[in-house]
Amino acid sequence: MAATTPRRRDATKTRQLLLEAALQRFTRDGYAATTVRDIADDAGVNVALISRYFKSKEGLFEACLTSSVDEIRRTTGDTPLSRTPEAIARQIAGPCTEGLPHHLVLLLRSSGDEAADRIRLDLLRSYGQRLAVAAGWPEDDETMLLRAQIVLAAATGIALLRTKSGLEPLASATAEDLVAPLRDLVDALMSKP
Amino acid sequence: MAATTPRRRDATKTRQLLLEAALQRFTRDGYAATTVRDIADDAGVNVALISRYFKSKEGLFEACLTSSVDEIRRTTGDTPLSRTPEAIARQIAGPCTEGLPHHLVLLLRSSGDEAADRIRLDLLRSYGQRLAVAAGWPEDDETMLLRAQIVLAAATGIALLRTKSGLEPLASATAEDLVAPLRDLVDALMSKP
DNA sequence: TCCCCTGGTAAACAAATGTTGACTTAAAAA
DNA sequence: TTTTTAAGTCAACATTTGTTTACCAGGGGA
Repeated sequence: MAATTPRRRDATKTRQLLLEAALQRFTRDGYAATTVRDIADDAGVNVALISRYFKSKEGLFEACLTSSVDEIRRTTGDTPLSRTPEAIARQIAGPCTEGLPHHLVLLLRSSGDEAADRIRLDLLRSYGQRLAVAAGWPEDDETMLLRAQIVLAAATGIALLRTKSGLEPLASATAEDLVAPLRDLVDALMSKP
Repeated sequence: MAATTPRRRDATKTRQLLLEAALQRFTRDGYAATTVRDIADDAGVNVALISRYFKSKEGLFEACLTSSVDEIRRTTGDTPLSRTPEAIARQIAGPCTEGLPHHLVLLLRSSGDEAADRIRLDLLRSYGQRLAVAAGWPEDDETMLLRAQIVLAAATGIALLRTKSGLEPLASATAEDLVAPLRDLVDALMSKP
């Protein structure tokens, strides 16, 4: 049989289960409102394993954050400006079939930990720069950087408002519904020359 | 002497102190991360008075929310679309001299309480409708309602990103810096015909 | 078969948190 | 002055929460 023998005792697997459960909880409820027992129960795993595999609750949160950041980096790698609205819309509305929550929202969750804050800030900064560059501006143009960051803020704001409050029609808008307004938004902010 | 005798023991005053301290904490750190002892210390008041004046921590949060909603309703009462960008910019950047945090951010804080959720949702919905109407659209136009809510989401997203992460240049942008991009944003989303 | 290493469990811990009730004291009313 | 009412304080409470420690058990290698 292949190397993927279905072992009942699999540290890697349980680690993954914990990570996914934590990602869901932290994104939906925030850091402080989430308890380690909640996460462990969701994962169907003993609480003590969190401390073992991730050192602490904060360690688990940090792992979630880097995982989410990696995911964002992977799915949004060098998108041209023309495709940015769709990319954002898909990011916000989710891959439709996926039950996982929006990675953007996790970026707004805070544990008070400094390491986590730096991870978050690094992604936001580089994301903003990438957006400005994709729009054809020099990356040290402060005005355009501000505009790019506003696009970013708008995206996260939409994602947050969607999940937190059942504000209709925004809450249940599909990616198709969102792409047209987002195109207008991105165009107006970024391609102004 | 007038009715405003400066009493040392003033229930109304202490209530107010608690409300302001709570507003600050809840907005900055969120509901779960804020303890009643933090609030009481900030206000220079005994902890037990929170339960006395507001019934519970959740009661205090609800009071904060309605207070903030009232403030938003007062300062943004029937603004024409042409002035909306400035109004938003000022709301986001704060009245400059004021130490109070952004009321918009509190709208994204959640205590899990249902009553609070309804208050929040009501404001967001009416705010969105008002925006659509101010732009000259019928208030039952779903497409424009969605666009108005995206404007709202963008505003809250900016406010949140400003306070949570020190993302520059967004974090320390002034109201003047923000008004031009916001004008482009609002124009692109709302006045499309 | 026996041993041992590692994944998993359970109970307990100290610290923190929201809330309550009895007590004290300032200041207005008599 | 005395009385009374309300504002404020103090200490304790029952839970909850993150973390640790000691213990159990399955399964691969000898």
